[in-house]
Amino acid sequence: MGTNMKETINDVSIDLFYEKGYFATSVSEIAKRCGIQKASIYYYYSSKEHILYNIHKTTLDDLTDYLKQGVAAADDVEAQLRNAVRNHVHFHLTRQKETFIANSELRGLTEDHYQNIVAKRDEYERMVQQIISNGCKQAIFAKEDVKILSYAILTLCTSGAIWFKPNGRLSVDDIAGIYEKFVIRGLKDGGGVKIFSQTPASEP
Amino acid sequence: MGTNMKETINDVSIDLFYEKGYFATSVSEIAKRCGIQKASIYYYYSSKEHILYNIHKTTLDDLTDYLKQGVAAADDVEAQLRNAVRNHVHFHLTRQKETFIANSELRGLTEDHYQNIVAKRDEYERMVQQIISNGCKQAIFAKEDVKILSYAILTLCTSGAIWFKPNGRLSVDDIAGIYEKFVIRGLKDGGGVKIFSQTPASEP
DNA sequence: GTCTATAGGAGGATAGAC
DNA sequence: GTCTATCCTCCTATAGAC
Repeated sequence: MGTNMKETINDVSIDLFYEKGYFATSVSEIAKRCGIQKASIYYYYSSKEHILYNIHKTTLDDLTDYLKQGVAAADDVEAQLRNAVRNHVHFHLTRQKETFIANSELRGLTEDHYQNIVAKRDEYERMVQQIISNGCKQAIFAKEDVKILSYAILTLCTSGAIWFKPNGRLSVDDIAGIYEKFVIRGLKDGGGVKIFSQTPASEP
Repeated sequence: MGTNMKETINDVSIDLFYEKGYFATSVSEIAKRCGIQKASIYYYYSSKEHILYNIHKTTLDDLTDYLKQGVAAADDVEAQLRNAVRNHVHFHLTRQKETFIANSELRGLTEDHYQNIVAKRDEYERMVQQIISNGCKQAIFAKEDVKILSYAILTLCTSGAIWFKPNGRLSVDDIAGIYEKFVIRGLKDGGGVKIFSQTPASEP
């Protein structure tokens, strides 16, 4: 819980939006859990949507900073991607509720705020795509469609936010390690791995 | 559009839940797009939640049938997983709206319906995990945590439902092929691929 | 089957006192 | 800053006519 009421509203909203979803959460519920009346919420935020926007913005800005930090700490392309994957997973598992909201509650935003957030997200994706693209040029990674793979990799790493349990069988670092290996293997054209050993599945 | 009103309600609801989300969609809107009054909706469904449940159930049952069909058509473990991946991707891209809803609107279900759907989903996941697990036992795939990888693989293949555009640059088969390769490479311990060539990223 | 009418409640947001 | 009181809109669902 935050030390002042605005932080408390943020924390409570993150909990509720995560548990029930943005539309299913009412301002009264947020107020109740904060121990104030719903009218008092409007002293801090002019609308429920502004609370949501604030969560999106903070989460995405922090995630982007974390990616930049990881990339800057690496010398070559492979290390950059390893760090990008590790940091992406790490962020999504340690700030699970916020990232879950950021990934699932875009439709609650006003048009302006939506455009703003999507632009930030695109920028983040482009940075990751640039790393993969460099790896392909340097023949470190197999030549494939970079955009499609970047979506796949990011979604894969994001998915932990859905099922991860902080006190479960595996630690955040364990999972980050598993995904790092899987992604690097998937991108490299490992010597001797036959790519089509079988006729493709029938497609009705 | 369906040929009778019940099918029309289903189709319209899928469109609206996909566009705006379940909670943000009202029964009046569904009725309006169907060309009837909202009261008439209740002649076909006893509640809005029943419409949602029907979408979940149909989608998940069809997906499970499609997986079984793909697995049955394969001789060895690797082919089974290739077919599982292809079929999963194929289904999610061709029935994009329904799978998007099935993956994002679980919270709209009543407790009973929720349990019912989650049980079906778990059964589907177990079938995929069984294939991966068999592959590990037969040393076709590298030994790793099967559950974590299965989540990763399924989420990755599901992700297409979010961004895929039917008339875009790549066809459904193109994308299924890219993901099939990526997943099989990621699971195999390709000869000569160094797994830790670099110190891991710093983790604050 | 589809309609009109309405019950009955909950929602977001504001006004103005303290 | 926080409260009480209230506005107005929209919602899901039902009743009963045609």
